[in-house]
Amino acid sequence: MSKQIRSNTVTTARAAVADKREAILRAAVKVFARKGFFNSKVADIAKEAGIADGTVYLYFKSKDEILHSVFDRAMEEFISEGKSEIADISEPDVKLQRIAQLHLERLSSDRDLAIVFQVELRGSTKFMEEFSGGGFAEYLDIIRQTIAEGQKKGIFREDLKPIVCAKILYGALDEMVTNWILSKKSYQLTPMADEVLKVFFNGTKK
Amino acid sequence: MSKQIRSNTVTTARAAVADKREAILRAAVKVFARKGFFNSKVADIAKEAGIADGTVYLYFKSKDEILHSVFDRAMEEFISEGKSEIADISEPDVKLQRIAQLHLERLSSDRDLAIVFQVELRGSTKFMEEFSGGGFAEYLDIIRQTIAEGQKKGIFREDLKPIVCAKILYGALDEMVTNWILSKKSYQLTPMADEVLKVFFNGTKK
Amino acid sequence: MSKQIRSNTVTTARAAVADKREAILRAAVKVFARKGFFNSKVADIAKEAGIADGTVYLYFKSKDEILHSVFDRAMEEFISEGKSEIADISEPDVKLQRIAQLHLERLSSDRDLAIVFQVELRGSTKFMEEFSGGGFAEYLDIIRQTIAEGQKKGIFREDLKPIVCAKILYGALDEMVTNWILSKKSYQLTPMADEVLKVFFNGTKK
Amino acid sequence: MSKQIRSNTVTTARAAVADKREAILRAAVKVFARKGFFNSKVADIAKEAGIADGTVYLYFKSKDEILHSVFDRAMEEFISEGKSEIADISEPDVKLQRIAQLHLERLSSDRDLAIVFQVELRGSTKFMEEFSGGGFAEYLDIIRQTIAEGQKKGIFREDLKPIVCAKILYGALDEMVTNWILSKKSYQLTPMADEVLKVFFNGTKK
DNA sequence: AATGAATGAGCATTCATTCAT
DNA sequence: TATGAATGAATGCTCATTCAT
Repeated sequence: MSKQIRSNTVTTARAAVADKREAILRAAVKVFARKGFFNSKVADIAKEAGIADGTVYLYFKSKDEILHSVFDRAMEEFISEGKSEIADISEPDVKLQRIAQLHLERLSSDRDLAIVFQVELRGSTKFMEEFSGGGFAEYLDIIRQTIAEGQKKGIFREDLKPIVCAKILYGALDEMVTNWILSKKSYQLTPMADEVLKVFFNGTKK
Repeated sequence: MSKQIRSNTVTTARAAVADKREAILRAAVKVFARKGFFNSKVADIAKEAGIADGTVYLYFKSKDEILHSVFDRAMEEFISEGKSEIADISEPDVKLQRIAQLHLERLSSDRDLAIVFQVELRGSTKFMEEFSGGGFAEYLDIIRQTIAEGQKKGIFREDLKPIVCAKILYGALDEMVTNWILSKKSYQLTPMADEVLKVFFNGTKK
Repeated sequence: MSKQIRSNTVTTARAAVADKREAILRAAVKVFARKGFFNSKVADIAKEAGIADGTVYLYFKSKDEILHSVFDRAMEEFISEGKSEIADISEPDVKLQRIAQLHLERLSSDRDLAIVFQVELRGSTKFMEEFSGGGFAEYLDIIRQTIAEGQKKGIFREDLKPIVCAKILYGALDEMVTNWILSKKSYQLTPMADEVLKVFFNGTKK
Repeated sequence: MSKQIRSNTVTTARAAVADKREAILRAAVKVFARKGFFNSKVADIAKEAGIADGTVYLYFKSKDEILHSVFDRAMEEFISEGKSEIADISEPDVKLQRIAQLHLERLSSDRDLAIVFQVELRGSTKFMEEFSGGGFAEYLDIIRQTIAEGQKKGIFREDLKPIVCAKILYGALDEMVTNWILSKKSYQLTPMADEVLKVFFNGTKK
């Protein structure tokens, strides 16, 4: 077997592995959203993914690891997309606007993922701590940095602590998502970003 | 037995029952905070309360009912205290300030309860929905009404939707609490109320 | 206190004790009949008897003992009534007829007791063995003796073993009772005695 | 994989499943016979069958279902064997004789099963009702039909109700089995069939 | 004697995980 | 890799029995 062929084979195999991982994660999001993490059985996820129970353990160490991976994968995508989207924007306030919009767009485009993020991921202090120390801290920091940047540029009031402002913005957006998920009425989530920013900017800009 | 004596006896008995219920609830908050609802055993709660496992079921129908009762009791107190505190305040903005301060004061004064509220109570869509339809909706509505009142009095901008502002304020405060709980550093939570309000009022007042 | 008075008091007290025992046994029969022995709670019996749970244990050692007492009391009555009824009858076949009639009369006059006898008392080998060694053996023996007596008198065929005939008669009657209890149709049980005897006598008489 | 091989594999798999079900049922009969249904733990059955506790639930929904299955399987065999045995017999009285013999033969050949049938299956009205509506009714009906057939052929007296005669015969046989089980003496059960029939035929034939 | 709150042993059932095929 | 049967630890809840009042 030539190196080339082997390489292709390996590549294909890797892709196949990645695909099945993805399939399991997608299935897990669906199941967790519907039943909650603790009430979801590994067997449910396997069935949803169309594989055998045992196969799940070829890709994940444990049920817990699946939840972690759901979070990691989504957060990674979330952050990298966010970063690339704001990379070309020079104005800090426009950056924040983009971040806020993306936040709501993304979660409203995948309701199951939103449910897992807003509800299931918060069901244990243990996870919350890991969550908080992981991607979430990075996400909050991007907001903080952008606000600090805006202060330097003279856009935002200097008497406000960037980290507090970041938490306020994040908290407000987070609450919009949670309310949207739990609401019995169906409405567009994304426009809420500008509603939040209207207040936030008014409260933080010079 | 005279009426007086019987009456006292009954009163005492009722107090004893209430006491044991309280003891179980307190124990449950402690245990839930430490291990999370799903990882807490009824036996843990019983041991913490210093009673036998079976005794728990003389006061509560199920483990689930304990969580519900924790929430109900706390929320009731929370709301009634809040209402009585703002009853004598005439200025809507001062009312909001008092609400915000109370929110953080109360939760920071009982860290375990705060953990249960911020983390455990959110671990299931089912509970979140009940939670959302229960005391929480009432709480959010008090904030909303106060803002609407402020708009009528010409204190707050009229182009903002009271419900959105209420969610922003609540979301921001909620995030402060969550961060405080998960933070490894020890700091005072209550002062964050004014930090949040500094931005919130600036962003919403005329 | 004079001896006479004390004696009366004691007698009254004894009667009261007996009354409460009776009340508990009656309650137990009702409850066992409705739910089955294993599914009946001591608390159910106490409630039915209108007393506190703990009081049951002042009269009976255990739930098991209640079942035993139900059987003992009923069997005792059953047998002593039977004996007295046949005492004045001289013809063995008429005696058997009276026994068979009494058997069905008595059980059909107290459906709950019949259910306990036909169903609940048979739910454990342990009990069955005790049952079998107790009053039941005596009952079967009365039938056997009567048949043997009939053989001596030349009424019954001598090639049949009395004990086998006794079991046949008892088994047939027992089956009538069981069918009657389980039947959804309502019919008179007592007349079945003669139907059974019609065959039995024809099969056993000379 | 060829169809043949697949077919064999499937067949083998099915056989394996059936085998384990059988093993559990056999174990259950043993355990129920020894301890009684309510005093038997699922763990006892599992241990007796040489499998893990959880495995029981791969084959049966509940402990209750095991008891039902014991009955269903035995009754089915019982009836089908009975039917096939009497199919070639033309004389109704010989048919009844064969039925009676089979009844006792079968139960005396598996003492544990006999105990479960005579004792455990009767321990609850609920079960008795299902039992009575199920295979048992069918069994009794076969006897009834055979007697009716015998009346038409002029073998049996026409003034007797077939259903009553059927109950008498069944009740008598049933009593023989119960006595045999509870007896401390060891004796042959099967010969009792003819003893019963001697009386029964004498009492019912013209 | 009577009460009924408290006890705690006991058990059916579930389900994450393993492993022989 | 994939399977899915088997495992067995884990736990919410029940209820017979006790005992302080």
